[in-house]
Amino acid sequence: MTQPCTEHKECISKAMREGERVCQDNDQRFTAVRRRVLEIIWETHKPIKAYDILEKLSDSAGKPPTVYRALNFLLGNGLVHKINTLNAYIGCTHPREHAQCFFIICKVCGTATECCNSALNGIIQETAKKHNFTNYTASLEIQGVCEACANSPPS
Amino acid sequence: MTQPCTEHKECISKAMREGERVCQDNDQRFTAVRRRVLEIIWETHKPIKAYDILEKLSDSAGKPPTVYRALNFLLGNGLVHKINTLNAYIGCTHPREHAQCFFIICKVCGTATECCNSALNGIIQETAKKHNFTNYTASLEIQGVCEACANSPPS
DNA sequence: TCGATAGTGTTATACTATAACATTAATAAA
DNA sequence: TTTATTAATGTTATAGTATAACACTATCGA
Repeated sequence: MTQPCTEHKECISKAMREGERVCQDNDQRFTAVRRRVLEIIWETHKPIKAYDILEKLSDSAGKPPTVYRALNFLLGNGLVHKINTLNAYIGCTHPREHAQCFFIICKVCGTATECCNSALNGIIQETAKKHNFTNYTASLEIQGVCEACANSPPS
Repeated sequence: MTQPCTEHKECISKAMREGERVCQDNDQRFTAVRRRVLEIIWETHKPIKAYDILEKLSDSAGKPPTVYRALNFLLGNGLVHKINTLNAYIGCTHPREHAQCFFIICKVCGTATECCNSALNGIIQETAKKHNFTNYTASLEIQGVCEACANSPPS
């Protein structure tokens, strides 16, 4: 369930097409920096840190604000999510479907996978309602050991 | 449900008693610094930032490591939780009951309330299982507007 | 073509957290 | 009771995360 996709190039190109599409829909500009940052984020399925993005970017240009601006743009348009427990960023596999995503993260290999599901959404909604909260967003991050890492011999 | 307790001193003294108890159980020392930091955290039901604790502490002593050490001690013993979306810390209302707590946080007044419930636990467990994850911990933070803030006239 | 707006470059700095080592306090053993 | 050992704290320095502020450039609409 959580192993890397077999044809990762597909992921990247799909993500870029989604980016294109979302920006069009939202009447936003998918500029070179934003595009490049999204590509870098999609190079793996592990959350990546802002300063690591910065490094990969700096063949050409790049200071922290450049990266953070791009990140905030991508976050704002749902193309990327922030993993708060790690201060890191990861691409969203289905922007345009919903605003919030939940993640399950292997603390051994670092891979993060979306684990959104309607049961979770339902309970969270119920919880918010019970507390009379409105206008909410939720951040759920589950950290554990994935099957592959659990099975791999201790090095 | 989320309004501040009427007799807040009760909260504080209860929390301190719990601290005492937990440290005893765990064979840990509830030192002056740790005690003071826990008190400061319990002054409100809003998450507090490490450097704000530091300020309140510094009538006497205090550099960042002092605070972070105390925080890590308290976190490790379940007396305090970290709110990752805010980089802030809050007291646990029921240490010894379970390791992980979920929070619902008003983004207007800043108050955070635990919203752990077994339905949530169940779904999260199920989600972890479905992804074949073991040995997991979960962080859930719901941010919204509490009833009081929703009803209070815009200033 | 011009003006307005959005995006980027650049410098500086704020905020969050820990490493490393010296010192002191508490506990246990001789 | 002294001493050895361990745990906790003090202290300095620095790493890691993020934004403010302002100058400059590119884009788009009038």
